[in-house]
Amino acid sequence: MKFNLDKYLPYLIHRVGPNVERQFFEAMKSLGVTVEEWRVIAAIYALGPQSLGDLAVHTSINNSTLSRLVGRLIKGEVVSRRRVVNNNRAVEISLRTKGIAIAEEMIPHCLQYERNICAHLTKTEIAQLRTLLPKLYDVISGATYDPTSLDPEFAARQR
Amino acid sequence: MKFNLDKYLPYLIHRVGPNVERQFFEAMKSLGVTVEEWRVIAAIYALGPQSLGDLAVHTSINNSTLSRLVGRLIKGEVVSRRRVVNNNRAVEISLRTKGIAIAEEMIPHCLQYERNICAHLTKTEIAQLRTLLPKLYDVISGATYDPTSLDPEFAARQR
DNA sequence: TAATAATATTTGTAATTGCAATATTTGCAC
DNA sequence: GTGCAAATATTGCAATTACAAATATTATTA
Repeated sequence: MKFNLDKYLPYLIHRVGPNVERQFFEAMKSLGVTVEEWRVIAAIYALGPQSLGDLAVHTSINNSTLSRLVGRLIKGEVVSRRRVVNNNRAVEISLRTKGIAIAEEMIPHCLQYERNICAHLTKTEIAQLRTLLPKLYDVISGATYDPTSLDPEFAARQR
Repeated sequence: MKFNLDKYLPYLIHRVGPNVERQFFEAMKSLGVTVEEWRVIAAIYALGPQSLGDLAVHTSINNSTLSRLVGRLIKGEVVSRRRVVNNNRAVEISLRTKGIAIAEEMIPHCLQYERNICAHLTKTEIAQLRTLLPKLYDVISGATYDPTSLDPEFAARQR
C-alpha cells in the first residue's frame, strides 16, 4: 500500500507547528518565558481577561496543564486569578503589570519575526495563508471521524 | 500596543496542529497506538527504515524522547532497531510485521479522514495548502531570529 | 599514530503532562 | 425548595518529556 506522507494534509499541518516558534524562542529565552507561557500571556493581552476554559481554547493547552501553568505564572506575579463575580465556579485570569510589560517587550519581536518569515513569501501567499489557516482550523475543529464508516467491524476487532 | 492574534501567522499555524489529529485519534484509539507512535510508524512506512536522527526530523519529535518512544515500540514488537552496517554509531529503525499491519490498517482511515476534511474545502484551497504548507515549513526551518536587530541592548537587559 | 573533534544515540534527572477523580458552584426538573 | 445534572476548575498520580551529561563510534588534525 502506498502512503504519500508529503501530500497528507494532517502531516503537512502538524510538522510546521513544532518548528514555528522553536528557533525564535531559543533566541528570546533570556526573557525567561517559555513558549507555552508566552501563548497564555499573548492570548490574554490580545483577547482580554478570560476564564481558564477559554484560555485553554485560545492557547490549545489542556485544561489541567493550563491550570498548573497559570499557577506558576501567578507565583511569578505575571498574571492574577480571581473568581468571576456572578459565577463563582468560573475564574478570570488577567495580566498583572509584569505580564503587560513582558507582552509589550515581546510583541515587536514577534512582529519582526513574522516579517522575517513573510520576506520569503509573496503577498498573495501570505494572504492565502491568513485565509486558509483559520478555515482549516474551523474545519478541523468541527470534524468528526467514525471508523465504522469505512470498516463496519472496526469496533469488534480490538487489537 | 495592539496585537492582533487573529492575523499573527505563528499563532494561526500553531493552533491548527494540536487539533488536527486529536479527534481522529480519539476515534482510533482502540488500535492502541498513540498519535506520536503513529507518526513514527507512518514515517517509516512512507519513507523507509531510517536512523533515529532522521526519524526525529520526520516526526518532529525530540531525539531523547524519540529514543525512548522507539524503545517502547520495540517492546511492543512494532519496530526493530539495529546498528547500521558501516556506521556503528548510527542505528536503523524498521517496521516489523506488526508495525506494517498497523500501518495498513491505519492508512485507509487516515485517507478517509483527510477526505472528510477536504470535503469542506475547494479544490483550489486544497492545492494551495499542499503547496504553501511545505513552503512554510522550509521557510520556518531556515528562519533565524536575532533580537538585537530590533533592540541593540537586548542582551544587556536580563530580566 | 595519538589526540581531538564531530556525530549519533542513550540515559539520569527533574519538571511537565494528561487522564481520571474530586470539589464546588450553578441550572433545571419536578 | 430539594434533588439531580451540568459546568468549571483543581489535584492525585503515573507516565512522558526535554535538557544536559554520558557513552560510543567515526573523522580529522597535527
